Amino acid sequence: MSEKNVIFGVMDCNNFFVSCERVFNPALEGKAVVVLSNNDGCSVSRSKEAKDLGIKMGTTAFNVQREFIDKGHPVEMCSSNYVLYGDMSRRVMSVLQSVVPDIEIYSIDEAFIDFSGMSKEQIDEKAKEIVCKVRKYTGIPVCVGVGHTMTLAKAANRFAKNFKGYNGYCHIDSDEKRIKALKLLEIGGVWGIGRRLSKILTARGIKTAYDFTKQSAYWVKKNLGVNGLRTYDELSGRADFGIEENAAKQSITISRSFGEMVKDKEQLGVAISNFAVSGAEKLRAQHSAAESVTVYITTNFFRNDLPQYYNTATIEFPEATNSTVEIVRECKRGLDSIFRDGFKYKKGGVILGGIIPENQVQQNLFVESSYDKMKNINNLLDSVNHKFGRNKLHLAVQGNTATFGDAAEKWQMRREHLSKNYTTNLNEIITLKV
DNA sequence: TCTGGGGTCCTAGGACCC
DNA sequence: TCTGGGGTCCTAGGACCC
Repeated sequence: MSEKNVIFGVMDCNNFFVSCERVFNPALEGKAVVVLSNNDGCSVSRSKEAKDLGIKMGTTAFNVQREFIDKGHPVEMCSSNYVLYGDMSRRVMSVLQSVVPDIEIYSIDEAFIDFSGMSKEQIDEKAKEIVCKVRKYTGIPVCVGVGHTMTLAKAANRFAKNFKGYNGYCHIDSDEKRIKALKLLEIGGVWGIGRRLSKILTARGIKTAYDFTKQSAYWVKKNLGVNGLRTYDELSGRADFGIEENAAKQSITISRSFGEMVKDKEQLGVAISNFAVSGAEKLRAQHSAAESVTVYITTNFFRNDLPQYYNTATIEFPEATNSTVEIVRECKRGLDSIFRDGFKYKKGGVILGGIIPENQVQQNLFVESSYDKMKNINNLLDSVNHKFGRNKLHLAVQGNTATFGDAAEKWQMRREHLSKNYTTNLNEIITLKV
């Protein structure tokens, strides 16, 4: 493996959600901007100006208002618009793939690239082309990092982001550069070392990635487990992670905090049913089926003044399914078994597990198969909703979701600063001022 | 005032078996 | 009667990622 010249790249969008908002609202350029989480809870993406002001990841909208805006620092807050970001992500990835075909999409704003076998000059050229073309065709600024392992490529990417001189591209291509980079990289900034581990390591005097690589493998394995050892190897230049085929997901979760607390079982049922519908759609979109579904509901554990309750129910399907009707029905049954009166519920969710390819579903001989009938209903739901918009055709148990966004239901999200679906909804297409 | 959502993987510990 | 030791399976919880 090592005789082949294996080289990894990682492309990462800068402040992705903020950058998406700016593409369609250029007035946000140069300003402190934050994108808020669901329910306008806390900041999840910040512009450079917002970071410079000292707004942290996870700062609540309330604190942004009180600590910054009210004190005379203007900050623009946007509700998150995942439909828009998802669509922009697809565009970014397709431009990337037109430059380098061999990629693995890792998250909404990030992809690994296989540069193996290319010369240094070829990689330089491709990487610069990625940065330039993605910006030109989508409006999104990105950085590319390159190295001999995925963890080193991530480190290079970090340098490309943090130092302007790189112009969005950094390549750790020699052992001298690797050591120099690792000495500058604080331990908490290493991919794979989170808050918890970095606290433990710092307490032992291990402050940089370089310090970490100077420990013995035995010590690392003993104290950080196998994952820590992998990171250790990767930083030392021994590749342990590889670019994988985009594997189908092993579980699918759909959960939301509610806009307002919900006491009522009917309302909870509407919310859970909607989660179940989304989950079934996701299953069908990736041509898979689930063997089981877990429903959970919880009160708000931040509220010490209220009685707390949390419970889950897992139901195994007689045979793996991706049918909206079946999944909704079983979720309702699950909810019936765990619902308790007298609590104010803050959040609920549906988790589909035991996911297998659709074409591997074992027909259970003891159950009268309704497979074909269900398939027809699902095809109808998918085709109508794809053509006319989400939830245009829905089940009665989903409630009044045709007016999704009107916040008619208490469980729906609060999104007071929502941008429009510029790219995906003809009715909200961008308006040009002339 | 309110503290997101969606994933993966590993480990420790209990239950059970011989 | 005693109280070892190994194995498997399952689950809850913890850690990480974006």
